[in-house]
Amino acid sequence: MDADKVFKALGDPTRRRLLDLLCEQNGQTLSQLCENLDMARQSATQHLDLLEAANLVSTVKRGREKLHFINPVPLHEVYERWVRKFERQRLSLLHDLKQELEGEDQ
Amino acid sequence: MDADKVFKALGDPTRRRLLDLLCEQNGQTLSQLCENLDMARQSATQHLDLLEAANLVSTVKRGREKLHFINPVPLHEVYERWVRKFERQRLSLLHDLKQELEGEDQ
DNA sequence: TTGACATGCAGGTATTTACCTGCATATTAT
DNA sequence: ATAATATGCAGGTAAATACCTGCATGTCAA
Repeated sequence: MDADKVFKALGDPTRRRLLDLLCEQNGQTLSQLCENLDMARQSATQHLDLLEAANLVSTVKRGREKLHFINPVPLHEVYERWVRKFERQRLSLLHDLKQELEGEDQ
Repeated sequence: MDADKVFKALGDPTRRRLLDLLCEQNGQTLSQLCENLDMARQSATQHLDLLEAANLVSTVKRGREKLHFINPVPLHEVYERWVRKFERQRLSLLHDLKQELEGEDQ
């Protein structure tokens, strides 16, 4: 997994919107996705290419259509390998705060 | 919380490295952080400004020094509000896969 | 088979971004 | 007081990015 590609892909609001759309209904065509976007089809294609490069989206051709499927695995891996570390810090900060408050009670 | 600023901030490897460094040792000065970066101090400042704008880092001035503290809360909020949704999808895909495999056994 | 439809491909442009250098200011230590 | 240290501020540049238009190709349906 290329974490950098995943983070870069998530860094753009249009691409996050695309993932949201696919989360609502998986397997949509390019045209379907474009209906919800307000930009040229070619621009949407470029965004989808980046999502595909980050392995966040997989595609299948069906006749003249291209179907897009979301792949949540890289998102999960990024969370496990990177975000979780800060989660621990967050909890320990909460713990420290609690200790401090308890200390003030006495 | 401005999710866009958070995602944008995380989209750059230097800024993720800065968060990593602060996770190892919180409250570092600008100079300390720069020792681990391999770019001009002024460039690091710009990255830290973005992290601060995204509320991922807070700073305190101590004399002529500027101390940087990590704030894991926005990261947690982004996870809760955005990533978790795809987590559910991931689990349901695993569930579907399991169903399918069990079906093939018969 | 021919017209409509879905997508691919090849540029072109304006904005954003990630760097840099040079100099100014503020604080500490000798 | 003065030198060293830590940071701030103001541009300037090259590359990346997010758009676009125009045209080509492939597929379906009447």
